[in-house]
Amino acid sequence: MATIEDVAKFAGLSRTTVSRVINDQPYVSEDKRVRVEDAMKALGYVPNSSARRLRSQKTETIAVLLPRITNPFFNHLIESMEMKASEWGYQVIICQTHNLPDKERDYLELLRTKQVDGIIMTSLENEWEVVEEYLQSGPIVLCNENVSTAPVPVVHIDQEKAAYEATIHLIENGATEIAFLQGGHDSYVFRDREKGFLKALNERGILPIDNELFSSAVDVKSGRELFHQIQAHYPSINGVFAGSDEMAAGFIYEAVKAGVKVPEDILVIGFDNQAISMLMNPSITSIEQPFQEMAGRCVELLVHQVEQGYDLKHEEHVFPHRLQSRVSTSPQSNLVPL
Amino acid sequence: MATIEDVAKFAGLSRTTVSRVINDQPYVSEDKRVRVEDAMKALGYVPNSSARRLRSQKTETIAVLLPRITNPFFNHLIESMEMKASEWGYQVIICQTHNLPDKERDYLELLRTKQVDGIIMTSLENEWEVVEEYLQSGPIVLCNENVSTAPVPVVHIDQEKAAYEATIHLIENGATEIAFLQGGHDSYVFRDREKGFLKALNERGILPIDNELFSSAVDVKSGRELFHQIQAHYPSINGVFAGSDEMAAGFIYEAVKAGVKVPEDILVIGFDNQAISMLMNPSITSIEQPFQEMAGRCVELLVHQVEQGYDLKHEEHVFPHRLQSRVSTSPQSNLVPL
DNA sequence: CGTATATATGAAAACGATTTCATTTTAGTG
DNA sequence: CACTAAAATGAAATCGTTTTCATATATACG
Repeated sequence: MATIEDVAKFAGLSRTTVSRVINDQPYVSEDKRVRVEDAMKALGYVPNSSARRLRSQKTETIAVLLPRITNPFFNHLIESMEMKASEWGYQVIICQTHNLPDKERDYLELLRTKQVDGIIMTSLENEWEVVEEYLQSGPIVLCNENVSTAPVPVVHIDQEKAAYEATIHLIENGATEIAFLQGGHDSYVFRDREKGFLKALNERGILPIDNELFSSAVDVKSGRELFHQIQAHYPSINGVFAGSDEMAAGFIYEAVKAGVKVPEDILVIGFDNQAISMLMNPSITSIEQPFQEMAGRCVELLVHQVEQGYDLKHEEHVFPHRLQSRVSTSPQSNLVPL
Repeated sequence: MATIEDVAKFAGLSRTTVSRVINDQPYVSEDKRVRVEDAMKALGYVPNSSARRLRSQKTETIAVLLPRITNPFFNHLIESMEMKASEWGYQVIICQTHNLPDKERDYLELLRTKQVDGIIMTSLENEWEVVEEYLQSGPIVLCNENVSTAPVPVVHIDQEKAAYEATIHLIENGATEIAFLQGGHDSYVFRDREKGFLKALNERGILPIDNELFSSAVDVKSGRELFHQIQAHYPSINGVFAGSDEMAAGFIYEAVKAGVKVPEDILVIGFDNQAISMLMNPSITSIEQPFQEMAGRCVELLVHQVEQGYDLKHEEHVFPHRLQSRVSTSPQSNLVPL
């Protein structure tokens, strides 16, 4: 593999001059520039990025932490993040924590060992205090999880308000007993949504149901399981607020199979407005988040901090959500009769 | 940030000894080892990975090229790849080509610039000859796309056989006129599946339909569009072989909306056996690929080549597929009546 | 006890770039 | 034409490790 030294020799010039050409720096005459370019071409030279990284103390790489990439919410986020990062000349390394605090810490170490310039966390498995240590090594941006005490930029929708609106929507369409199906019992997303959920119930004089049962709910499978648990333990429930469309889909799948009618017998609302919520039959009412914009903002914020430096201050970037009404919450609707 | 030099000074020893401790090498006495470890702890030392990379000429990083991470087929693959890579101490950087040859080349450059030790390609946008050049810089493993002339390991199912079986399945359940809905007109996957598709038609004496119409089909949206195109131009079609479950789902969604009955009026089969194929109503018959095993094998093969060296030879790793029968191809079935 | 062998240790080279600094050449000005 | 400023060039230091090689000490053996 040709090195910069080889190119210099071939062109009869110094490493310095070659480096200047590579980096488009001034103070190199036209004829030399051409000679260097010819030499590079002739030798098939390409700069070694490890050497560059070492000297310049930059990696042009960021890490994105998430639970699992197969979860549509996260893969939509990371899709846009990768695109935006690529625009800025950054690579993205994908870090699946599978909700394990240890794995999360392992990945945070990438920052200390200088394998990445910065980190975007779309979930949080450790106490914030643990994560905060790593800010000494590089910038971190929080996406989705709003830790109000974290001295970093935080990008999210107003989860409390969204959950409040979702719950009110269920109530106004006739739900009188509502289950709150949301994973990540100790996550900030959970707490914020729960707050909004309870606020709505309280406002409309509905008593909340003990939801210990539902605390690990996250995917299609748990949605299916929860349908049966609810049938068994809370047969009078007629409204379900699911924390994701997959969960809602799993729930509805079992309901249909069991002959329980959605929305006639139970109203269901999902979250994220993924493709599945439109495709399901009945289609699923859902809260839409502006993934693309949020992801883009995260990358912009992080890159800015990497390149311009950062100081430790909390900074909220709140994006608008939107409730997309569909069949699963429209008991009177005669749309798409099957 | 503390360097190895700082640790050495602090411990009153040489860089060499510290390095030996870090890398668990022999020939360092117990007392020195302890002194070094204490020093590292005291200074919060962590080795700089850029320096390591430069010296050892290894990055412990691989790149995975794919069209889009939001496509379930690819995010299932990459999920398992990341896990397996992580087990081996490798990072994964995600490279979305969005089907653009230029983007693919940009990402292949990662190999030349030594930003990654190797590459897994799950799709192919350039001619193989273009890609082959990069083998000089590091190993490449092909996943899914079977380029029979490529001197690299290739991991895939028998696409031709799978397509053949899918088509036969449609025919045996009553289809007499069948559309082949598959994206990536010039991909190897396309060609292999088309071969199997045509073989089945031919065997059963069915004339193929000119499929120019359907060549860019890949996601839910195109599935929806194709339903209407087929209704308009080939109203007599009563069987659809879709290249992915999303496409099948989009197709069925529009069919249901239009009052066309699946499977009674049209049989539909999908590919990949994703969650959606079970959740849809009617549920979708599909071909299952062993993602996890295939992904794991890809990473193993690549890591092996990275660490043990590689020679240029074609090597096929064919995995078994399985047809999962569901409602969308069972006209007589009274399962889950709605 | 002398000699061969294994264990411990460190100085210095190497990895391949970028950057600083000193020096030379060219251009500009009165 | 002399003198200063700007442009062009390269030698050498630097980034932070790992590795080679030389050397010193401890252990084993006949």
